[in-house]
Amino acid sequence: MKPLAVLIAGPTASGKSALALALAERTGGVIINADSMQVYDGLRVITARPPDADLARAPHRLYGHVDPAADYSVGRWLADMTATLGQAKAEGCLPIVVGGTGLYFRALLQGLAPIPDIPEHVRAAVRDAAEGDSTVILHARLATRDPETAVRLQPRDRQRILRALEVLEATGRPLSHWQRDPHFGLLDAVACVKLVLEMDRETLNARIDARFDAMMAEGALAEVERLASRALPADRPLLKAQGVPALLRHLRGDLSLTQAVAEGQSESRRYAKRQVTWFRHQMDGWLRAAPQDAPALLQDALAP
RNA sequence: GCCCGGGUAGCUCAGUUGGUAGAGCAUGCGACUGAAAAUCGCAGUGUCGGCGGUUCGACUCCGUCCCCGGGCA
Repeated sequence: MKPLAVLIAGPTASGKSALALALAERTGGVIINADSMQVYDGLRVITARPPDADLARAPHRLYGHVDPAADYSVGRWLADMTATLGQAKAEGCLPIVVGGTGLYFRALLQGLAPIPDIPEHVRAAVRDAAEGDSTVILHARLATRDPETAVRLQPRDRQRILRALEVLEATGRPLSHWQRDPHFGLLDAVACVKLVLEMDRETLNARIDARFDAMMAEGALAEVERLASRALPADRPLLKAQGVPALLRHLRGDLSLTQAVAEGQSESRRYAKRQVTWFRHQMDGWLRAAPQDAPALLQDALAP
């Protein structure tokens, strides 16, 4: 039977986009982004968003459709995804979901706990209340109200602890309870062709370094400078994309360009490691292939 | 050639009167439910430049040689 969709994951710089593009051309499919940074407009080069030449060769969805000032999240992405998959189905196009954000793929296949959006005033209130308190204190506070979640969180993981406190505050119900509620993904995993691109670390690291150099040559610094001129709040996700913090420091004069590039490269290498860890342990049942073997593997999987 | 300063983890270095070593960074491993390119946890590794000597015991003291940096000739 015809697959519902093709899912392509892989660490940064592993060649996902090229593979997806070739497949889309061959099948008349639509490429859909599953990368948490490529959804943003503003830093096309340094987030490795496909260039216009690629966009002309196949339809692309959910790339650069979010303003960098906006609040985006897995939840928003899943909502965008619902519409996008519906549209692809209506058009009879094979959805080719490609990206490096493991959490997005998990949400796509397994769904998300049905937690309502946390109102902005609640988030602000929780943050204000936490201001000045050490993360360990916040963790202890969470432990008295939602012990189950507290046990699962590291006492210094401020981001997740604040999230748990927000959910509690906004809904009056512990995060752990919400997460136990039944929820379902958008796609049936067994009806999808799922592939993780793999290669040895040494090769991947070399590709990461080379790609960062190429990005610099394509004007990464200028686009970062342009974004910086918008003076966005420091907590905006796009400002934390690989290489951006280092280039911002260079623009402020705190770092030489050479150092900034080296730092961007090593940030990217560390990130790739985290991705590989996720793919290794959180993606059971996915096919694995080196980039050069992937096209043939996909061909087999699609034409049984 | 002489005089200083230095040679300790992959890198930069610390090492309190002698008891076989440590911090940051880098690296490796891992966690992951609305910021996820985020956030967080765990772990190393060393012929302490070589060779001798003193000592129960030397990264530490002595001798000597090698290497690097600076100065003087």
